Amino acid sequence: MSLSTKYNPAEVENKWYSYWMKRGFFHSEPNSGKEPFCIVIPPPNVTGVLHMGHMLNNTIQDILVRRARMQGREACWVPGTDHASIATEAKVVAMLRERGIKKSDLKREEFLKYAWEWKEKYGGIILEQLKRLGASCDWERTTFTMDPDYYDAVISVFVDLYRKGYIYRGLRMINWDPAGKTALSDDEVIHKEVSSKLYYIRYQIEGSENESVTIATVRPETIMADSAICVNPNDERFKHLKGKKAFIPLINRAVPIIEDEYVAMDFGTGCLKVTPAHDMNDYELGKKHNLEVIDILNDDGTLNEKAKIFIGEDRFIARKKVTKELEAKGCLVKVEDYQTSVGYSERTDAVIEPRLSLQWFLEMKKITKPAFENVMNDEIRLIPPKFKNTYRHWMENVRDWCISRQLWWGHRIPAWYDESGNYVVAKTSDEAQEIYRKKYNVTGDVVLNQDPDVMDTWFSAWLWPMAVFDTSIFTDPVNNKGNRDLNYYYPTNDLVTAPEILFFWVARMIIAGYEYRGERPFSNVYLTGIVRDKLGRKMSKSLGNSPDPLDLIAQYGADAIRTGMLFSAPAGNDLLYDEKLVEQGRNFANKIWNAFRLVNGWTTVNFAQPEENKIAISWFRARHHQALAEIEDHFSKFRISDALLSVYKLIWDDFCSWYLEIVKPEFGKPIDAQTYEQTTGFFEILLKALHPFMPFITEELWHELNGRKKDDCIIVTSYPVAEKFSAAILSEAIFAFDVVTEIRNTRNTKNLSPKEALTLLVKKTSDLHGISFWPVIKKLANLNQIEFVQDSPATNITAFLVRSAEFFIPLEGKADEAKEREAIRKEITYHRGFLAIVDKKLSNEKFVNSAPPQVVESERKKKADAEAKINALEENLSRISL
RNA sequence: GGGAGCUUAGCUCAGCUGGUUCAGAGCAUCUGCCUUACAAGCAGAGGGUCGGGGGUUCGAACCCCUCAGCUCCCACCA
Repeated sequence: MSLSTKYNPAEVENKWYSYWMKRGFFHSEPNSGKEPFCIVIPPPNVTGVLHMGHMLNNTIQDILVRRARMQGREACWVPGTDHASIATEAKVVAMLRERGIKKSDLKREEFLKYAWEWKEKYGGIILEQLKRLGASCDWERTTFTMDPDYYDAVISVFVDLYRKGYIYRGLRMINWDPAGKTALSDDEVIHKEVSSKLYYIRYQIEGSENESVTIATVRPETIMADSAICVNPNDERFKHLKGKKAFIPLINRAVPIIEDEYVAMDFGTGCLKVTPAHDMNDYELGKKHNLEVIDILNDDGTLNEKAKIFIGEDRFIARKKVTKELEAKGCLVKVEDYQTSVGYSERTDAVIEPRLSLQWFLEMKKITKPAFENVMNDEIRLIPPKFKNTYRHWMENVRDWCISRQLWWGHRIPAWYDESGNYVVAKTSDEAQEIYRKKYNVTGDVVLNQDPDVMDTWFSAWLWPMAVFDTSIFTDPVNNKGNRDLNYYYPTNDLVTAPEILFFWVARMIIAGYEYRGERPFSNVYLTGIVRDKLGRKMSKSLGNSPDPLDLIAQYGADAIRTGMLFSAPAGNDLLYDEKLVEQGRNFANKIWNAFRLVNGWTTVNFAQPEENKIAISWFRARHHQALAEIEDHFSKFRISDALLSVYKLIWDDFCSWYLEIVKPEFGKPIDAQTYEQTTGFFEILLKALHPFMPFITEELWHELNGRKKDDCIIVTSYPVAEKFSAAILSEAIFAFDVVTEIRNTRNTKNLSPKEALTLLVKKTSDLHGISFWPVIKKLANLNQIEFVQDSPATNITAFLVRSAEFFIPLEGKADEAKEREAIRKEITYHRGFLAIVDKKLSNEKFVNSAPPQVVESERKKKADAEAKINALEENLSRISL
């Protein structure tokens, strides 16, 4: 049989993924005999397509899940999607617009019909894409945040929190997204520094021909909404204006000049225009001074009739026109460049408009306490831990959460209004009727209309770790204390997500977990970094720097992408994606493939096991246990990149470059059966250790290696466990490999062919007692003989030291003695320098007295070693010089 | 404006309580090899005042101070 020298992932991946599915390996059921291990996926937007961030995130989850599964735990990875109200609604609106349909022409029911159609057609594409990555999710548990029972759960939670007095309805300044035409929570607003202008505008004082005040503003288009001018009461410059009024330019409306210490005297002109309807601070100021609130903006950001001028114009067009007009009228004093921070909608990127609006809020302070404490005391671990600080800061300053959105796609707010705006909160319209009649003491049916708005997406997502298992604990908490699944899998174990949604989602899940289950939703939160390009820029469509993950999988194979992503992805650090990393992953897969080809091609015969093979086997036994211990340690600290690197080096360096080279028989010759068996045994262990990272190639080779039956799969075998190992043999191996490297180096520098066998002379010293690796050295360095000598030959040799042992290689006239001398002198100089430093340390009384004995001892040993080396080198030098 | 973090080889990063893991890894680079598993490879090599300055200490990449630069989070003084 001849196998390609290249590993071909495409067919292997499809074959095994569908086989795993067919066998139901991903599916999990509560099993009292096993310890559960559960991860809930951060549900991607139902509108989403797979991007590099998902790749990283889900690769990590899959690694954790596969490893746990192999470790004999009942591993369950729950997938699903989020309805993503604003994002999805925007997409549906855009789709309708393309078809020539305006949302405003549709009834709610009609719109939702389109939205569901859209969801059925495009929703969940991303989950199919995850399968290509190898994600071992329990697809039978796929959940959508608007599944009927999930929907009811969300409604029930709203009603419950309302009845507990945590949810209220209020007129507040909120963040208005004029593109999405909805309110947003504070967390959905992204502040960006932008270059702006500061406009200085002159307001004429009432009853005076030549007196005026000048205010500074970045938003001249809002002057028509001014209710006052405000100055600091301590500001001498404006004392005379007290009680007077000023005319707003262009519309000539008089507004009072008021005083408040809020105004900074040293900023701008010291005069502030107060616009309560369009600025958060001004609103507070307006409340304090009883000012009129004049809202001149429509919900789409255009000016309304209250503006008096430029009605119907967009706010930014109006800004230009107002400025021009002010200039024409001579009211514009000057314009300065100005850096300011502007809020943008996270979803639509529209500039946020502060707006006074009736919305629903959740009073956060009432329910955050356990969520705060249990992160602070590490009951829930954040990885990396630096996020604890961020978390604490957020929790300490948490503000009420605006949970209503002026959208249709989502969970509709269960509030019911009568004609005069009185309302009740209830799960159903019938229940609302009943409550209403009782509350307002009326009989017979009343006309009640349900609130048209829906809830913030995160108000459903925060129930995720519970709701994916059981929604009855929300809908009927009295009779349901959780089903079998919830009781078994909850609390889940690890959550893998991006730091961007630490507050949006993670913190709120913790809050909901304690509120509704009295328990943490997960033990560990692993926060990944952001995937950037190799220049450090965020991946974005507009930059075109984001590769299509599916193309990459097609080109390199899923295993290669998975490892490529992880090669440089420590927790909490951004990942600078470079296709070279994926190439490295592919090369690694190929390396393993070729190691398999080698072993697979061997024929076995029963004959005595060569000495070097025995040594290699006992060494590799120790070495792989050492590596497994390292890997376990890395996993325990969530250092997954490091765990991968450990497996990588174990396979590539230790197994392929050393072990296989030692046991490899000459071409065409058979291998002894014992070594063959041991080798395939090691190979299997390596495949197992690698499986969580590279599931496909490992499954393929697992079957190829020993002609295994198809039903015996690596995905469900046991993960190798680290055992005690001999440190002595590891140290001996390092010594032996150093000797081999020195000999190879000698060949390199002396231009000796690797095919030409050499003789190695070893000076007998006590250091060499117990070294058994000679046969290994002989084979790897291609030696015909190893001879132990009392002294080295005088000429025609080259010498090297490993630790303090001396080695010589006869060169048969090929030695360049001048060069040899030079090299030895150089080495002597180095060791003398080193010795001088050590001597200085040891002659320092303070050091000898105050340093711990073992440190002093080690310095003494360094000194002795250095002296021995110098002696040996000098001896060599004198011989050659003879 | 408040907070957190970072600066170690060309790049990306490890480096735990100050001392045998102390200057490391991977990638990249250079040299030599198409050696019957693998050129997507093999063998070997070079490369760093640990951001600058100061201090504590017998001893500092690690602790303290200071300066400089970068990043992130939170926060609407127009």
